[in-house]
Amino acid sequence: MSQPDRVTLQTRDRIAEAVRVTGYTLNQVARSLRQRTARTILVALPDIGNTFFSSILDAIEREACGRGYGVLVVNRFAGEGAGRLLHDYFLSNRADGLLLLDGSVDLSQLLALTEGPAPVPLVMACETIAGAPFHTVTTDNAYAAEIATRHLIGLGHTRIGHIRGPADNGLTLARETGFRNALTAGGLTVNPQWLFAGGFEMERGLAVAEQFMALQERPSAVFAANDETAIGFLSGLRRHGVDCPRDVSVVGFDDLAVAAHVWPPLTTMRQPCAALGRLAAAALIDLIEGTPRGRVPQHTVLSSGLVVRASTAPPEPERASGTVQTHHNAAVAFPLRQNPLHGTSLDGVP
Amino acid sequence: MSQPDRVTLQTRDRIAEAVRVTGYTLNQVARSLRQRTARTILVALPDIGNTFFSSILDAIEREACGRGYGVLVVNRFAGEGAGRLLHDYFLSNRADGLLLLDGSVDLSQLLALTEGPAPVPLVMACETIAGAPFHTVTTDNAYAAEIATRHLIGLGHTRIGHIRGPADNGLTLARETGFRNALTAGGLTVNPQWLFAGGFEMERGLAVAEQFMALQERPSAVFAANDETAIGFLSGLRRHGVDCPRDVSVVGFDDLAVAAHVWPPLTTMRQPCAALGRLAAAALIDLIEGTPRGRVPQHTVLSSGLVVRASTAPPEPERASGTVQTHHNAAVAFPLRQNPLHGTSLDGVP
DNA sequence: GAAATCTCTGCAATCGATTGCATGAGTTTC
DNA sequence: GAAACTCATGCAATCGATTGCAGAGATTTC
Repeated sequence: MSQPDRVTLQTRDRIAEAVRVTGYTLNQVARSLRQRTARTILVALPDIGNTFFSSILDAIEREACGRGYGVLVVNRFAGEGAGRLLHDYFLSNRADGLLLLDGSVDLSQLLALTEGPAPVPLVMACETIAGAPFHTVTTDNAYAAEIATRHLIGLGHTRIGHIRGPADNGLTLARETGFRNALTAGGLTVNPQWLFAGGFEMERGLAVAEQFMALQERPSAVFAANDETAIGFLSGLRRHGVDCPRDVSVVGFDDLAVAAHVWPPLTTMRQPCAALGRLAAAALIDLIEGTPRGRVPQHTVLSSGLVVRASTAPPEPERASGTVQTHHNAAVAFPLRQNPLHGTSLDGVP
Repeated sequence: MSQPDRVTLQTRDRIAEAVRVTGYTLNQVARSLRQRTARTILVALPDIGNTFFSSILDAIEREACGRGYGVLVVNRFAGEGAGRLLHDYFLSNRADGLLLLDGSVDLSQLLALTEGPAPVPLVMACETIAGAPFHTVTTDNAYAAEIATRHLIGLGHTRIGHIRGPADNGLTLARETGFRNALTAGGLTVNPQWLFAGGFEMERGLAVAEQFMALQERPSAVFAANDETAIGFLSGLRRHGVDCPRDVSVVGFDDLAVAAHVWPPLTTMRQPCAALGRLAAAALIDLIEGTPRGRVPQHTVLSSGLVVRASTAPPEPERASGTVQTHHNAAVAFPLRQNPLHGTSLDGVP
């Protein structure tokens, strides 16, 4: 049944006939028990509800399905329950490998998994744990954040703020670093008052808008660590009659599908979600199936690209009055820009 | 191990000790083989990438996880591959039941599954197949669409259009029926030119906006079959300088998280996604675990509620000029309204 | 024609937890 | 003290596909 080529054509026909007559179906569970493989991967996410992750999951599922693997999903992975879940799935042979999209997991638990007598194939995607010896598939977060910020500087902004991601998130640091690098390179300084405590939800963006309004001196441009906060922020500003991009420019991060359809259409760093999910799943399955080089952690970095829309514009001249510059309809979508610092380009992805 | 209460406390301790020393872990696959259960459900979705479905999946995963079940996900389920997938999972004992969120699946394949000698527990959620003998958990689509349309009529609109869902989707018919019912009840007629061929994606909404602009006579209000098309439609209208709600009012359907943050904030029918996912998963697991009444299909219908925001307003007086009525900032969110036609209310959900 | 090689088939052991039954120890009742 | 009983434990069979090995049959080589 599993190796049809080692059997006579005649016998094969006889078996096919028997299968048809008796309605035989292979029991995967029995096969799993004997072969000690489940042909299933476990995908652990921080938040399925977030479009960013669900679109990655989409790509993961497609790749896995295409290679004959099922996809088990665990949401809201991090936390004290993580250890038990890992135990439930791996030490019980229910999945062959772990695709981890959540960087806020206790490292020692993961190491126990990968370094034990029966090492579990593990690939981290999106978020990573600094210095951990795992295979990773990520985007160039720090560099991308720098590009996004440079875009604002290039437009002439000098008073630039940043809405951070969640405090415990690895991406937060990377994106903030890129932000700081761009300011430094542009001869600007970081105003601590303009670093807003963040999160990755729209509600956070709304809350930040309130803080923003309360400021004595406000930045003329803001780089938000993701699109959701950017959208919430824009929504919050509008309630106070602040106009984007006239009064403040906003750059997001992710390029969610909706980013092009909010008002104003959001300038943002596009992340190659589909490629990320696909490559991460492929890497994990390669690892499971024992491709060589499994022992040395591979790091794949994908390029993000700036998509310029209408939420960014040159700053309003300080004392200008009378004619109002309007950039509202300047919704021009640039093609993805190549990232010269990294070898892997989005287009080059197989 | 599986029935600790039937064993002396002393022996139990001895076993716990042995487990600790040897590092024993239970092999779920072996257990599955013997017990003929996988403690896993298969969730089949039409599109994970759509926020609406991913938020339902979120709730499903939570409920399933809480009851000790794993969640296998299959995306883009419908199509000729569906049969093979069903075979792979169920006739191979990899999952104990199917939670189907996709109504466009060949009915005969499903019946073969549920009516065979080893009937597969099946619950349909969101979308259903008319007349099929399955358990269902849905929202009151037709009624909700009627309420949404009545809202427009109540504001004084008489020229009302509708952006349909996808042609092959069961929800499309239900929502269009509700739309027609409301018009009929209001003494209005349906203008075929104002029934726009739909889809459930933002791109479709954009395309519809183009058709809308090309019309000789335009409706003053539009009911979109879901929020994504509504958002795309709004975005498309804006490109042509058409103002919502001054020139046209728009009602959506779903109340995606982003609906409150687009411009203008979208009036929409809120669907109880979390309750839907939770109840659907609970129903399936009850079925799997053999609760009585399994044989008679149960139909749970949840109420949607109108959320009034700023995308709807009374129509502009035909010949008015001079003062322009502005409703832009009338973003008032009403509490969910009870649906008097159905027994199950959102609040009443356990 | 015998030996060697190759191919295919049949058989029994295996994966690891569950499960029903039988056994033995311990407890209660008359 | 014996019988009846409960309760915990040990044992062997089971779930169903895989897998390695042994052996039968067919083919080739000397």
